Amino acid sequence: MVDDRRNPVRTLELLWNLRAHSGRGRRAGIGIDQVTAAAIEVADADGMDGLSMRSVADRLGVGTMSLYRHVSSKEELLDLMVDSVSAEVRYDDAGHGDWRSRLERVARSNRSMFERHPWLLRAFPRRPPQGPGVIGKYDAELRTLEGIGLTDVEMDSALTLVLGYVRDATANLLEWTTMSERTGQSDDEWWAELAPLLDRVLDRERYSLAVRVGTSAARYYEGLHDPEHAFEFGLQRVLDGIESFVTAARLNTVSKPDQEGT
Amino acid sequence: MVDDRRNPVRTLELLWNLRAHSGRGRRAGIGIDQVTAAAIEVADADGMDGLSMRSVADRLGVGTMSLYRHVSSKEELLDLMVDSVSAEVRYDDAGHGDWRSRLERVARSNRSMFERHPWLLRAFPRRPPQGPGVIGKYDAELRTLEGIGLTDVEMDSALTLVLGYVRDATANLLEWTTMSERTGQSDDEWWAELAPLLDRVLDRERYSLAVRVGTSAARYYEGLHDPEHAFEFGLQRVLDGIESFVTAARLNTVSKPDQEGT
DNA sequence: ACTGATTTGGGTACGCTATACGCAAACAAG
DNA sequence: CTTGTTTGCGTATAGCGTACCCAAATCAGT
Repeated sequence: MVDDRRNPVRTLELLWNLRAHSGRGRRAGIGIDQVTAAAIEVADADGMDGLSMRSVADRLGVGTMSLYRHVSSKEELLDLMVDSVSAEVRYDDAGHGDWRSRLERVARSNRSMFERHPWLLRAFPRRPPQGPGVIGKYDAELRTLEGIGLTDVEMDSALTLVLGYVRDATANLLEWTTMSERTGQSDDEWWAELAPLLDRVLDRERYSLAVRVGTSAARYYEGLHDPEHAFEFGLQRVLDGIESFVTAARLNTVSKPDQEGT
Repeated sequence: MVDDRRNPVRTLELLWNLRAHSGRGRRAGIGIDQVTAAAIEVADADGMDGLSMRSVADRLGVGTMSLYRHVSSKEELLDLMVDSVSAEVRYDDAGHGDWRSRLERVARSNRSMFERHPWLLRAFPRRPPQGPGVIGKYDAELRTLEGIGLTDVEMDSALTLVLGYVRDATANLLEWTTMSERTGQSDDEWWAELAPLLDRVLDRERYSLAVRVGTSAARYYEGLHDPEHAFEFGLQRVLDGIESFVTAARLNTVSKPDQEGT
């Protein structure tokens, strides 16, 4: 094996199962899939902070450095993890309904992916790993937007917009609900602790709007206990924005029969 | 000084300059503002990865542990940094133009903040620090949406939506343009290296849409050299979505004179 | 069956991180 | 001048990713 650590091509070969055992030499006791799976289990259970090469190796019952026989770096392992969970999403009912409800399903599916694997929110893939999982997910999600009058680039932009929104909104959501158990104190307790001090120091004239809206929003979320509603609000706004663009695009291309073949 | 490390109230007192020197004892050689400023300088120069307690201390010419006399943890330092850069934004022309162009200005202002301080994208404020900078920014940005017929909660949601979009889109943008210099190879070179392998392994039937749109988008971005356009597209979609909601909200409240006082 | 090449497992070690602890220096008040 | 208080900071610890190296295991060729 040539020295190809930190090589994106190497990662790509890993992603597509192109690294066949030469036949010679000691047989590997564990496979790369087990390494990836173990890493995902650890990250699911203990979060991104709990994910270390040591913790993954421990879970597999092997030595830490053994992992580096299968993976050239932690960064590469993260790529494999991302591609692996990306392969989880399925859109079996791809063709049903109008494009908007399909796209909405894509959004919810992504949200549930983030909820199942919160560490994904902190896994900054500098460039997304171009593996079967990621590409397959991209392909499936693009079908949602196919044939509704958008150009290829517009389809990509619209999808990016929705996925970006879901990522951000889910991060807010999880942070909101998870923070409680992580720090041991609920959101209410946190505010209750800070409120008197803020009250003393905050210039209510200067920050009038922030105070009014902030308390309004806090009361709302807490009262109705429905952060769900914030997610829905944003999602519907994003979809509305895309919808108005789709409508406009259709009007502008009445002469041309179709922008892109199905 | 009582043992109040990891205490959110302590952080709040720091943010609002409520920690006066008692008068007694040795005078501090450096102040907390210098620590925060130095940390921001380091992060601006070397990114989030280059930011360590050592590097900050080195820049100040003090011992590493001296920092802990002013800051109880790195996490707290990050809070101070976030609040500090949040105080940078100014909306002197708050009242000018219609709400949409004002909100657009808010978006661009936030983008430039992220561009000036890319590490902000990786500074995960679990709960945003409630300092003068953050609250002042929140207040100023809310004024953009004041008096256009939205409830308080809706104003908060709309602003969150826009800021979330800008955050995500700017992250994509910076990743795209910065990645080149970080890894030493441009985006083109990266693709050129992966393309032959992907070509060999990719089932062009199964992933037809991903391949077509992916290359389309790549060619577009590279060709027009305009990731700018992607940012604009998403931003206009988000604003469209909010606009249609605002219009609908106005129609629903024709009977009531005004939702909230200016 | 034996030899040599090849590959994996994993121990040890290095440089990095945040930070707990404790002591000495510097200063104010009595 | 003493006493109390605060700061600066050296030392130490536990954890991290991973470079390096050698032994164990397994193959192909004889």
